[in-house]
Amino acid sequence: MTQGNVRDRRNGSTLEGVASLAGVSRATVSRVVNGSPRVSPGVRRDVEAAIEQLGYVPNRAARSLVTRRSESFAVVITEPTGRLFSDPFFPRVLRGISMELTARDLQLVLLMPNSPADVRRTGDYVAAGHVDGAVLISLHGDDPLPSRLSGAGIPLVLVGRPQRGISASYVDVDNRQGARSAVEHLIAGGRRVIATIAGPSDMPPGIDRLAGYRDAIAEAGLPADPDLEACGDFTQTSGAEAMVQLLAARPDIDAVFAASDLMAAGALSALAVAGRRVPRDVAVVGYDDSPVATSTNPQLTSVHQPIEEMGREVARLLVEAVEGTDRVIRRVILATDLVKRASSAGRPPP
Amino acid sequence: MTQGNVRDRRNGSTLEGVASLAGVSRATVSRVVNGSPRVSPGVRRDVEAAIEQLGYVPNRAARSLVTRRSESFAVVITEPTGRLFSDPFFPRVLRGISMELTARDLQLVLLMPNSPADVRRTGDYVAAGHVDGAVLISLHGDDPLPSRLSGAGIPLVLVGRPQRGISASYVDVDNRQGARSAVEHLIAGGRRVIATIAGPSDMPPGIDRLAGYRDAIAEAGLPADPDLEACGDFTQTSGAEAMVQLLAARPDIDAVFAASDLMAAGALSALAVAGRRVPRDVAVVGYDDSPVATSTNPQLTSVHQPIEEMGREVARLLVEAVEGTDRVIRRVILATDLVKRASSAGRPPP
DNA sequence: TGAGAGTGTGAGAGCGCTCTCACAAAGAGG
DNA sequence: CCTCTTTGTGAGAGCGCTCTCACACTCTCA
Repeated sequence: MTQGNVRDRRNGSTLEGVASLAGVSRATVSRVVNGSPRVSPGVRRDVEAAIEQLGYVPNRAARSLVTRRSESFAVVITEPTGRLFSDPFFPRVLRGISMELTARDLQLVLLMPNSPADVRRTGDYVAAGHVDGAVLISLHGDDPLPSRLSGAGIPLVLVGRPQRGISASYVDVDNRQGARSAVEHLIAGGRRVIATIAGPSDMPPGIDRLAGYRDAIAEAGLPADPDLEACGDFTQTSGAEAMVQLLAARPDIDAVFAASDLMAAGALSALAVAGRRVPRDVAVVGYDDSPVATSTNPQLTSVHQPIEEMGREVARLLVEAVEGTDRVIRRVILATDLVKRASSAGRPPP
Repeated sequence: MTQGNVRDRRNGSTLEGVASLAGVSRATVSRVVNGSPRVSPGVRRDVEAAIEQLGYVPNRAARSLVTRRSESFAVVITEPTGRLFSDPFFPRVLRGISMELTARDLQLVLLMPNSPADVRRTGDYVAAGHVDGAVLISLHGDDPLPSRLSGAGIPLVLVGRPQRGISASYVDVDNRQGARSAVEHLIAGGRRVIATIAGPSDMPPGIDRLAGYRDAIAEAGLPADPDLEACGDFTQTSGAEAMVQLLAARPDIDAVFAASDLMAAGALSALAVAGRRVPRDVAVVGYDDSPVATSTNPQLTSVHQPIEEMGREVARLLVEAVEGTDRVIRRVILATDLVKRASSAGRPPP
């Protein structure tokens, strides 16, 4: 009968309790809790003592009910499998977001839909206003979420530049400049026949990194050649295949820039099979500076991205968007770093 | 003046609204929403129509306020940097948990404390009862969270067997049996001088995998030799160092079992430096079946763990713990799979 | 000295929901 | 025909909080 559920009234104290202990009204306690300046120092001290004594913690649900804010943000990761499991991008970005949100006492609600039906449910959930805003990570071209949610008036920030057609705030790393600096490094190392293994042409990182490669080639006055450009899908196998294809078309290749470390690792093994020595015959540069970059032989020179900082920036933007009244769209582009390792050591002068 | 915040009353409809549209009382609508059987079919139909028409979505905060449940669960990841970024363990386990929770319309609140102060805050947060239960991932020996939270009466499930002294439900993979099967595979391949690069001796996976190695050695009647056991910390560098040390002590080694793929990759490079061919001279087996396993040369044989399933199981256990009234502790151990690749190909018969 | 302008505090309504209790209507059993 | 149950429904309290408003003060400044 008397169930006596252990979890009931886990924290017995309420505003009321604190108020009566401190000999003030609920309103005053509320003011203290929420840091209102309109409380005299003496009363504030009494109330704080009472809060301390009772171990009072405000009830989120009750607060939320009246403020109409959930004090929580959704982070939606729509990624079938690929990148989610193959590089530490997600944990890093999550940690960045988490740091910024917890510092502000905001909840991070994680959503990882993994079927179209799930995506729909996720949309319903977020659009229903259960959260104050949402971060969308890694959306592909046909992702219905951004328009769905911005249509519902939910503050939104994307990680990574969205496909054209979608207008929303986002934070991205400078893929184009990152790729460009990688290729410039190869040129500075004396390489002249530089190929690229690009990412998918329907994904912004794929597009931008290819553009950066072309920038550097053009800038250096090197001849552009479609045979020096092959496409992969960011996976290792695709990198190996692309490398085989490139070598067939241009056996004189002396450097390769791959748009991901995984593809670079694939290129490395294809080069080994083809009997080319790295970096002596062919220099290789990857992208992401993932753990894979240091587990290959030789270790990969790679473009490092400030992923955690990206997460933090995203969170800041989102909080700003929720607090502000204007609906201005912001774009933040963060710079990359080239991390030099053995795979791209300069060619010894002839 | 008239701010007219866009987000106010995002979804104007309340129980009240649905009730008046359907011509019933709030209580009846509530019954329909919560699937009570005590509603006549006709009324139910009317109410459902009204809900549909208004796009009614229950207000979580209001419900939560009265039920004293938040319908949300914390997932706490306390991992400084190491494994968090180096293998896909966390995303996988998170996805498993996420699948199970969203299927039940429960929120996943992610917490990633990264300093002792953060850990304290996290403890306060969870202990305050803002969530109905918590999953703790990857806790080290001195983690204060488990006892703190179980002391506060918060339902708890751990990912991975905890240090002795902590009694809580947990889900783990069978580290011991996984390691054992790896070593048995090496023995079946004709290897006789089998070394191991173990993990830290203060972490359950390190301990259990070493125990599994010893089991297999003993079972096969091979001589146990402390010189065949070296320790690493799961990182690549530590694996390379351990390998150097092992080769110095026992140059006749013909196989190595490493307690992580990263350490196995390190061993691979140390073996290359030492001029040993893999798998011809020395066979290597790793653990985790991470992406690194397929990016080495040769590719690594490795022990695969059902990580996603682990996440699902954890979530199931937690939901059960919250719903049940008893405080019974459950332990679930999941089986592993050995994935055979080139690094451990059998020695050609002499 | 008295109107006006702060300043600190309390009373009380109300956020949207659940849940107990009361009650009407309908059927069951004597 | 009258009780007694069963079943469907509604009235209403109350969860813990915020926030508006009113009110009692205390200062200015003419």
